[in-house]
Amino acid sequence: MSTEDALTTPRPPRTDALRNRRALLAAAAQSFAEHGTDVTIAEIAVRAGIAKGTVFRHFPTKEDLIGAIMGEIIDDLVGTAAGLSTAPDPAAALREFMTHGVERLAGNRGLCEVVGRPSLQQASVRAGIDHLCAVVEALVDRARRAGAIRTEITGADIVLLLAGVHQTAAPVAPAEPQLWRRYLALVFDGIQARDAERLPYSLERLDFTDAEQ
Amino acid sequence: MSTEDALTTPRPPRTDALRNRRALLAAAAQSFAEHGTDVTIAEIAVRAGIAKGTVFRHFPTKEDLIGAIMGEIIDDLVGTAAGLSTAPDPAAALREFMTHGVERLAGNRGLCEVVGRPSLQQASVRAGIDHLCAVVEALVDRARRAGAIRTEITGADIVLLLAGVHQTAAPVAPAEPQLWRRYLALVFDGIQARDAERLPYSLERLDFTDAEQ
DNA sequence: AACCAACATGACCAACGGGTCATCTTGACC
DNA sequence: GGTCAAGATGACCCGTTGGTCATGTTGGTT
Repeated sequence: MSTEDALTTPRPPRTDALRNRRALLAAAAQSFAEHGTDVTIAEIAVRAGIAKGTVFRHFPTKEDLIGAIMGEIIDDLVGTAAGLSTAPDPAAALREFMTHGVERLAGNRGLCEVVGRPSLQQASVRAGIDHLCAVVEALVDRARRAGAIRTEITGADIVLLLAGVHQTAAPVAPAEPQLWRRYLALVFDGIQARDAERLPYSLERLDFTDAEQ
Repeated sequence: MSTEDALTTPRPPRTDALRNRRALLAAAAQSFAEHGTDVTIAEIAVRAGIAKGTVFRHFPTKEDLIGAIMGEIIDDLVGTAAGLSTAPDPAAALREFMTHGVERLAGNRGLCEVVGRPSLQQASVRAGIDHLCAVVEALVDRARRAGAIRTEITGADIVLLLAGVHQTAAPVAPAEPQLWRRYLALVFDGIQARDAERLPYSLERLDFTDAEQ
């Protein structure tokens, strides 16, 4: 290895470090999904079979760990939306995306908490959501052009409604785990409503600026 | 005062105790509304101008304090619903109730947290919500009979949608404080949808049983 | 005005949880 | 198999917070 290389490309991580990192990510993802972002770092470490200190070696703060995991999940959603953007039936595609999205939210407490938080400081999550809005905007645009949905609906609306539909049913989710489908159907009827009057207010871009404190 | 009385009716609270209690309730209500239920007891005590220990004299645990305040707010909502149950236009009455309800949620962070929590252990809140569902059921029934809304909507649906509509817009509330009106309009269009197919699943009674742990 | 139960007070406690660091271990390269 | 930097470890630190309690204070009653 030349001196040049030593300066430019840092030595690749050791195999045990890589194994630990993977175990950590898997454990954290599962923990956040099941119990939300309030799970203890200590708990995650136990689940991953590593020590607490090792967690902080891989991610300087808990926020960073949350950001890494949630960012990836959101990117996944972006992929789903992108895949549906060329489907034959635009309205069905939009609905399928929403179904997929709410399903995802319903199975991941941590994701809801992160998305629902007014001020999310994690850059990866912020960027992911921006990206998501853009891709969904394309989905919406096709459906709108096909005359399948009211014209004033935006991508940002859809993204917000994803979390909204899930949270509507969330309080009774333990007893009625599928109830969100009911409210998704209701909302989708609202989205399609053709003879209704124009919706008040509007939302072009998601702005998570937090005013408090 | 006879021995009889001393045994049956306990001496009424002292005037300073009553004053402190009122100050405490006012401070707690404001604090919970502004910052959610995570505010410190110490903070509330300062705001009320009393010592921390005094808070625990009036309410044995923080949960009890939260329950007392949220219970009252929910009872207020019940009153509003009851008052609207004889209004001339049933559909308008239902919509007005929902507007009022979401408005209330939007102005009270703590209320959202309590209502949105799957397992709420506070008896006063549980009872209040049950009561609310019943009264709203009457509102819904009138609208249904007037042919103004789809037949499968229940009171429990409306109560869940109250929180749901608010939470949909909550992430951007600092930037767009009125956006919930947009989603309320959307949802209400869905509720009215006459030519749509029947909604999947259903909800007769709210069951907050928590399955976890 | 004297008495006392009700009440107020704030120092104190214990549990918790994110984050640190001195010390030990180990994988990679020679 | 020897060397060493990258990595792992867990005891420890510290701020936070719900809750307690011994002690001091006060409103009502006689």
